[in-house]
Amino acid sequence: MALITKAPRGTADALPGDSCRLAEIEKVASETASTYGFGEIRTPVFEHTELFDRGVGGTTDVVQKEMYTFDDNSGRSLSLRPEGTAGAARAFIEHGLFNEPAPQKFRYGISCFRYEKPQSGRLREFHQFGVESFGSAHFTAETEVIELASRIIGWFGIEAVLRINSIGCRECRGEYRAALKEYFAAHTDSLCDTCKGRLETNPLRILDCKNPECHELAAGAPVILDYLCDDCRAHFEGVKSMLDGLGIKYEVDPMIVRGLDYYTRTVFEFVSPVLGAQGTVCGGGRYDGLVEELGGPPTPACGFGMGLERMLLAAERSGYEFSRPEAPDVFVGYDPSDPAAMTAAARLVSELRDSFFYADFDVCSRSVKAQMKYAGKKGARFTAVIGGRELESGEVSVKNMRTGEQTPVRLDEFCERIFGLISDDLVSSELSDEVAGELAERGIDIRPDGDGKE
RNA sequence: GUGGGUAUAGUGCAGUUGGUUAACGCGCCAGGUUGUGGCCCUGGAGAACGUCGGUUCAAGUCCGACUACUCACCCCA
Repeated sequence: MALITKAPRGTADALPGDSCRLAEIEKVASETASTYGFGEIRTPVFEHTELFDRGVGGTTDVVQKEMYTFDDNSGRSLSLRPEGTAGAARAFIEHGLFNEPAPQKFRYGISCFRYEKPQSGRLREFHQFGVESFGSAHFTAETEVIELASRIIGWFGIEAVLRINSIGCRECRGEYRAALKEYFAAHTDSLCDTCKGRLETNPLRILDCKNPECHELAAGAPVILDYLCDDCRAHFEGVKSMLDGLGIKYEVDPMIVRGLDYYTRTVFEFVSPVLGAQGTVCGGGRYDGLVEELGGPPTPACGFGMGLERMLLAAERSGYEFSRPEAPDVFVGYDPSDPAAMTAAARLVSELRDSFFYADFDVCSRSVKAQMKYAGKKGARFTAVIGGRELESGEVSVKNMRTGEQTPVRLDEFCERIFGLISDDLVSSELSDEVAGELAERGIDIRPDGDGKE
C-alpha cells in the first residue's frame, strides 16, 4: 500500500465504534479523578528536550533512545512528551503553584510518544490518563492516588494485582546502591552485557533484568527494604497500613524498580494478567526530588500514569460491557422526488436536534427503500417517511423499528410526541441502566425511582 | 536494538506437487413493478496476490532482500 495511505508505524486510528470505548475509559477515569479534587491540566505536546533529560533522567532508556526529538526552525531542541509528569511539574513551577494551597492536584488525558518497537499494548503514540499531586510528603497522598487508580481499574472489572515497593530516599538509596554494587561486582561474570554496564550507571536496574542468570542472581541480592532509613521505613509502613485500612490488596515486591529516575520512596504498579508481557496497566509512585531538580522549591509529590490502550484491552478481555455506539433516536425519510418533502424532513430533523435528539435523514437522496435500509443499519429506534400525502394531511406514521409498530403523529407536534414514544420504548425494551443514564443526562428520567448508576 | 511467525478485494479467508478469466462468506451498491428496514432471491462494483529483485517456457505458489503487522526479549503505560 502506498505510504501516504498508511498510518505511520506504531500509530493507530480509532474509528467510531472503537474511539467511543477509549473515550469511555478516559471519561470514567477523568470523572472519577475529579471527585477526588484533581483538576484538569493541559500542557504542551512538546517541551524543551532538557526538561525530560533532567526530569525523567538522562540515563533512562526512555530519554536515551526513545524520544522523538527535533530542532525547530530557530534551533531549539524540542521533544514530544514521552510521559506526562515532567510537563505537569514544569507547569507547577512556572506558574508558582507552590504558593497556592497544598496539595495541588492535577489530572490529564494525553498522547505520549516513545520510539519503541510496537507490539500489542504498546504503540509509539499512546494515550495516557494520569494524575499528579504536588505538595504533600505524607503517605496518605500516595495512598489516595493508589486508591483512585484501584477504583478506576475496578470500575472496568479489570483483574489487576497491585505491587508496591519503596526505593527509599536519596540517602538510604545511596547506601543500598553501594551494597548492591558490591554484591553484583562479586558476580560480574554471571551478568549479561547490559547489566555489566548498569553496574556503574544504575545497579538498581539489574534487579529488573529478565535475563535468567541475572534474575537468579538478583534473587539473592540485598533487598532495598532492609536498607531503608527510619523515616522511609515508617513512611512505607504508613502506606501499607493505610492500604490495609482501605481494604486494598497489594503485594510487596522488592524487585520493582521504575525506569524513570524521578521516583523516590513508594513505587507501585497495577499488573493485569490478561495482558501478557505488557501487563502494566498503571504505574506510579512518589517523586519528591523532581520539582527541585527542575529548579523549583523542594516539593514532595506523587502520581500515576495509566495506559488507555492497555486499559481498553484489559477491559475487553475482562468482559466489561461498553456503552453501545450511538444510534439515531429518529430517522426521517422522505420522497426523493418531492423537494417539499425533502425540505420538510430536513426541518423536522433540525427541530429534533434542537432538543438534543440524535435525529438523522438521508443526505444521498436515495430511494425510500434505500433510506429505510440505511436507517435499519444505523440502528434507528424510530423512523418516519414524509411525502406528498403527509404534507397534505399533516400527519405522519412513526414506526418503531424494534417492534414494527406504527403510530400516527401530527407533524406539528412531532417533537413532543416522539419524546413520549422513545420513553415508552425504552421502558418496554428493558433498557440497560446505561441507556437510561444517557437519557437522564438530557434531563429525561424514565425510571420510576430515579437513583444513580449501579 | 535482538529473535520467531505472518503478508491474497473494505474485512475474514480458499487457492492442491509452480500451468489459462484468483474462489467464497461478510460488508458495500442496485434491483425483486414504480413511497418503507431486518429475512430471502438476483445482479454489480471492488485485488497490479505487501514491495523490489531472482529461478523458470511459466510464480499468488520456489529463493533472496526490504517493508509492514504480530508474538517474545529489552523497556515501559
